[in-house]
Amino acid sequence: MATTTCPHHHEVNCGQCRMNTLCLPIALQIEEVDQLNAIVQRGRPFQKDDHIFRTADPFKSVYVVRSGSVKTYAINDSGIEQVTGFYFPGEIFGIDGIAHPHYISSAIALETSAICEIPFSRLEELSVSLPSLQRHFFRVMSREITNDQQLISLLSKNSADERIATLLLSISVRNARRDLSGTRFRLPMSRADIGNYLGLTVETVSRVFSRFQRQRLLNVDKREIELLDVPNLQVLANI
Amino acid sequence: MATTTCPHHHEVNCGQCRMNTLCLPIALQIEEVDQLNAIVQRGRPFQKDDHIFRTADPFKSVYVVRSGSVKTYAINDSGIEQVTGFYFPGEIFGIDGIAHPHYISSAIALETSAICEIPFSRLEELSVSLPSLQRHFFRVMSREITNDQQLISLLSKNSADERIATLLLSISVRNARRDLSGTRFRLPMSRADIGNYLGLTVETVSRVFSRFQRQRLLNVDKREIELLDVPNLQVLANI
DNA sequence: CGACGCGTTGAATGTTGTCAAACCGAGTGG
DNA sequence: CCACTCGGTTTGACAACATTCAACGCGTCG
Repeated sequence: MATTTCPHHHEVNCGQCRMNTLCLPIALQIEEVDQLNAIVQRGRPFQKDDHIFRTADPFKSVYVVRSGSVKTYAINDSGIEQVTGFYFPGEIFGIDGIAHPHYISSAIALETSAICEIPFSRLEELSVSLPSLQRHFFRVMSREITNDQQLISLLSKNSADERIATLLLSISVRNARRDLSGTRFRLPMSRADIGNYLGLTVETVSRVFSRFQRQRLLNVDKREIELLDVPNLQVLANI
Repeated sequence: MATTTCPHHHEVNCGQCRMNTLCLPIALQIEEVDQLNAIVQRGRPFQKDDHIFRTADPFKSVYVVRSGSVKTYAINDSGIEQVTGFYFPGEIFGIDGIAHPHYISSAIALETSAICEIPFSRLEELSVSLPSLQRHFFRVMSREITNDQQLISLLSKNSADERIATLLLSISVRNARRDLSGTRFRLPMSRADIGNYLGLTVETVSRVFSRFQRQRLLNVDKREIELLDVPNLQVLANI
């Protein structure tokens, strides 16, 4: 009965997906999970740099990362890219398109990734008969707002050091939630992506990493990170 | 039949409210407006510095500004206030609380203001029978996310000049939407609020205003603003 | 009147950005 | 196999923009 569990295998249903405690409302009954499962579309894995959707695409679905990682970004009025989020397994993205006929951001795989697609019109229909699902999606959207507001505060009030410490700890806890190491991990995104997301230049990001290493807060080797002094990183991140 | 229309009068129903094209979904039928109207609660106007809700309060309702203006703010992990938004007549606030048992931000009147309160549980019930209302609220939440992401981009990528030009133009168009002057208006918020919102110090905000005046982009007298050169302000704001 | 809140202005400081150069590892083609 | 390029990263020197600290102006209110 032990199925081979390739991390990017795309035929896993919601009931057996290891991520389901993250992306599904806890309250859902087994038959309700089946109903949701029936509308979820699972395609072939996306390769690094493949787009899941683009700004101009008609809004159709929201997405959940099952394996790998995704970055979303928007092009602002001056034509400059703004990275708006990094998404790891169990996390939902594409929600920001709901108010518009088209997606307002683009989503791109940072590495080979398996992605679940949830057609939004089907989800709306299903929500009517499953109040707990509707409530769950309100909460997911609301959480997205909360996250954005925390990022706003981070950008508005914190130094480069504090921003980077905060991001590293955020990735750390999100790893831990998936039963991975919270202290050793590989960053799927480039320095440029980090800088773009945090409102810093690549050079500043690089310098802060180097300084953190000199201060024995962490070890860094390209994208491999080992957090050495979480308590002091938390002080920096104001946690 | 001409009723006295005190701007803060609180017995106006949704059907006759001048703001309803802003806060209601266009598609709503007359009898549907009545249904919504029945659940909207209108209290006595809030005075300047009165709280509409506070961070610790249990989440119960979302709110719409009918007259006056409101500022929302959150206290971040380090105990510092972060202004998260300014709201003018027709605009909805309090949405960010949906994912949580309590509000995650606080809302305070910047001047004497009339506020409509929409109990969220009633709204959820009503949404089930009024699909267009449900859709509308998804869109409102989504728009909130969009706004936040634009602010993120502004904070992340733009200079003090650009941030302030953007805010002024935003207030300008929101005024124009309410058939008020888009070029002459009074700011309801302090320099400190503006700086807090835009990630700048009061001194910087003040200096930018002065410089804009020297450059004949606008006239400033305390909180009275007159935009003189909208095209060049738009260039600054990358519009 | 004096205290206070709010806004403005000046001078000095500092964090971050800009520009430039070099490094490193992974591919690629000769 | 080596030289080469290329993208991503690091580091240094310098400049710029925003902050900090300080003082002052102005209106309101006790």
